[in-house]
Amino acid sequence: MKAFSNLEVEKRQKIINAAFNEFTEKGYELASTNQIVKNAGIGKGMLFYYFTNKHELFLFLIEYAIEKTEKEFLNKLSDAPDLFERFKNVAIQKLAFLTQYPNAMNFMAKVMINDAEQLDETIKEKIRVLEQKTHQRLYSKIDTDLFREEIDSEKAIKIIQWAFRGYEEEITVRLQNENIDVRNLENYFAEFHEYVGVMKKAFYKGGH
Amino acid sequence: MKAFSNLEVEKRQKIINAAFNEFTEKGYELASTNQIVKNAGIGKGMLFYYFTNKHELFLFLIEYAIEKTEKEFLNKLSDAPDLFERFKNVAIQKLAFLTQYPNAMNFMAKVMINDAEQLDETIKEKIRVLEQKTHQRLYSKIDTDLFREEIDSEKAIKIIQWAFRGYEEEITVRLQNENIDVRNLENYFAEFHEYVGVMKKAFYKGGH
DNA sequence: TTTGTATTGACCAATGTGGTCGATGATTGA
DNA sequence: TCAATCATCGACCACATTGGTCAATACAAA
Repeated sequence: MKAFSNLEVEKRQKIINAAFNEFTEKGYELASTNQIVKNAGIGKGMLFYYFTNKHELFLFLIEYAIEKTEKEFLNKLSDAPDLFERFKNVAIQKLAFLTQYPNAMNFMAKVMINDAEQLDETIKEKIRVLEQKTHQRLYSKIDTDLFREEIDSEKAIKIIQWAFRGYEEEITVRLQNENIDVRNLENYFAEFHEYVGVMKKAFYKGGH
Repeated sequence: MKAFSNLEVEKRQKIINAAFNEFTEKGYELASTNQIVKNAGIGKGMLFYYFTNKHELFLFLIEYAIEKTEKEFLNKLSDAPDLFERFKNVAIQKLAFLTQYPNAMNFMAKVMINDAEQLDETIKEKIRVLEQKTHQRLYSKIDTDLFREEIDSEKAIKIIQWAFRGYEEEITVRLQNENIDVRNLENYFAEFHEYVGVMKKAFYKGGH
């Protein structure tokens, strides 16, 4: 345990990433420690020198993902009252987080859907707290006066949220097919703003 | 092969469903024929009596899913020019299809994402054709005059599509948590229409 | 040189894999 | 009624993979 935290950051990160990938792809039961050490480029013995067994590795990854998500993503979110400003900020922070901690978010998502039974109550509680904090950061103190009067702002917010998620997924697919070209990211942001513009016209006052 | 198609429908369906589930959950490589026969309630030998091996079973499932999707879902879709009428119809047809062929759609989705390398070119071509037909049924001859002039209708359509998908996923989650109560489906449809109402006000003319 | 830590991969028993096959019911046709 | 065919099972096979161990090192510090 001490040994692992004293590793050079690069090596540490390579192991964490290999583990993230394996657990995310196959789930807890089917994830293979052999695959993890192979992809991490370390000998089999080392994994069990750092972590006493598969389960402890798994728990470490969860704690790690929770902590990073909170400190490096959640706490950096904007609290602008304009819903779209807030969501635009979310997109930016998410991109930054994903480049620094790839797979951490996917891992968390997969865990919560499929491997909940592996978690004891204290970790489940941490996850619940994180979810609640996220929800609060995202949706509290939104300025609903910006919405057109005849529109149910609560439902509108849901719709907008779904649209953002849909766009995000579409971008993810595109980036997997084409090879990620950093120069193109500008195009994506331009397109992104166009979609935001359409939604503002649709839901906000003054687009009449 | 002949043997399998001559089975009583109920038994046939139980096997198909067990196989759908296993392949959807674990992907082609990790899917276990032992699990399939256990969940299907048949002896190990029978699976290889019906299908010569795992791969042929897999191919059969794909052909089956493609055929059913086309005949029992795609061909029944409405071609109303009003986007919302069309999408409301999609929701209804999808629900009907899912109750009759659970997991067929999930299976197809999983296959296309993860197991594309298992497919030969003729099947890939069939899938491409199905995708293209689906796209055409969903989006051709939409009446864009219904949209407010100042709104980019093409982008609006995308947004609406994402919103429908988001709502669908939310309902799916809710139905998994609560136990499915058929009486509640009416409530869901009422809620569904409210969301449609909000979007109509937002994107269509005459919501001034 | 000695001591202690990092590192490896061959090795282990256990489990699971896709697939086979001989035995046994069940159904049919003559 | 008897034989032949079909349907069904699960024990069994060789093989691959599993999570985890450990004796053997290499290396660093003292």
